[in-house]
Amino acid sequence: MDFARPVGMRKFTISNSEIGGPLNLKETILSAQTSEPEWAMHGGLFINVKELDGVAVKYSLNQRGTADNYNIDVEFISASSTDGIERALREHLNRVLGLRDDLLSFYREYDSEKEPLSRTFRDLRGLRLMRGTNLYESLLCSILSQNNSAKRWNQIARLLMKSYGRHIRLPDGSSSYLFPDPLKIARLTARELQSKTSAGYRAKSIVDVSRLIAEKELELAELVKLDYERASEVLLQLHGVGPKVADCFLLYGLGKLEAAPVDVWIHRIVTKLYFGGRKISRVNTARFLRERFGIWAGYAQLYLFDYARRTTVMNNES
DNA sequence: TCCCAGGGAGGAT
DNA sequence: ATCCTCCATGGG
Repeated sequence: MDFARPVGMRKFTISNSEIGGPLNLKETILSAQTSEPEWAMHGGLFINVKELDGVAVKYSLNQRGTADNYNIDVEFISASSTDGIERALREHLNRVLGLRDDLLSFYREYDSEKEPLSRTFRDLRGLRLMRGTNLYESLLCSILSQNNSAKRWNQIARLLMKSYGRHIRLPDGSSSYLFPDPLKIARLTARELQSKTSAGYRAKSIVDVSRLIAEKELELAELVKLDYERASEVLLQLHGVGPKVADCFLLYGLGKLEAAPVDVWIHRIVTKLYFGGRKISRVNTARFLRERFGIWAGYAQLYLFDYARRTTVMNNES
């Protein structure tokens, strides 16, 4: 973190022996494929602030070694020091970074010359699927991403936090804003939210969904118990939530790994690699990915997305 | 000025 | 079922 080591800072290390397979922390975080705002990066360290078990925790991560033989240094500091924070943080990191996902089986299963997906494995080894830790935050960010750039939905999310989230101070002198509570957003009008965040026409969806949650007509935690199809049906009834946004929340928020959000990039690369450029709709692309890759559809999407963007950048530079 | 960004709603065919 | 247009906003 910043400068001198502040009082109360603690640290621990996670080694590859505790994790099922490779990890490329940098690629994982910079892929920015998740449903919560991007992490900060200072001096080569990834930094995030989250509320764990009701306590605000600021932590930094650094990976040493290779994608297969590595240690992750974790330093953290919390608003109030209680025992059990380290355990909560370890659990948090396992979820957020997908450390329990069996990547080696994924590679093994699709490691074939005939499988276009295998082309992505060499450069992206250790790339993992990030998950959110706050269902409400994940859903709202997914809605914000609609017809928007990653940079801008992140900006809107930060404005949302700054305008309506709880302000917290850390012992190292820094301060931060947590993601707001649905009850707080439910009281706003779409116009008020719009004026503070520039969310555009998505402001109405944000307020609507927040009201449903505040009135307990929608219980996000209940959706975890449903299977992909059932949870999807519920989500698609929400204003501002279509197939793509629903799949984002199903995957990154609810952790339904068979969900494969199809955006312009995925649509492009799947059409090219699997359909010879033949026209196929987005919903059919999503269905294709689910049927072909099953529980690895979300991962297939993650790898193809990154691969598509890399090759496009390369083409543009050449 | 136009086009696009991790699309979706509402309507017409 | 599939196709069309409009939708706020900001960056290129």
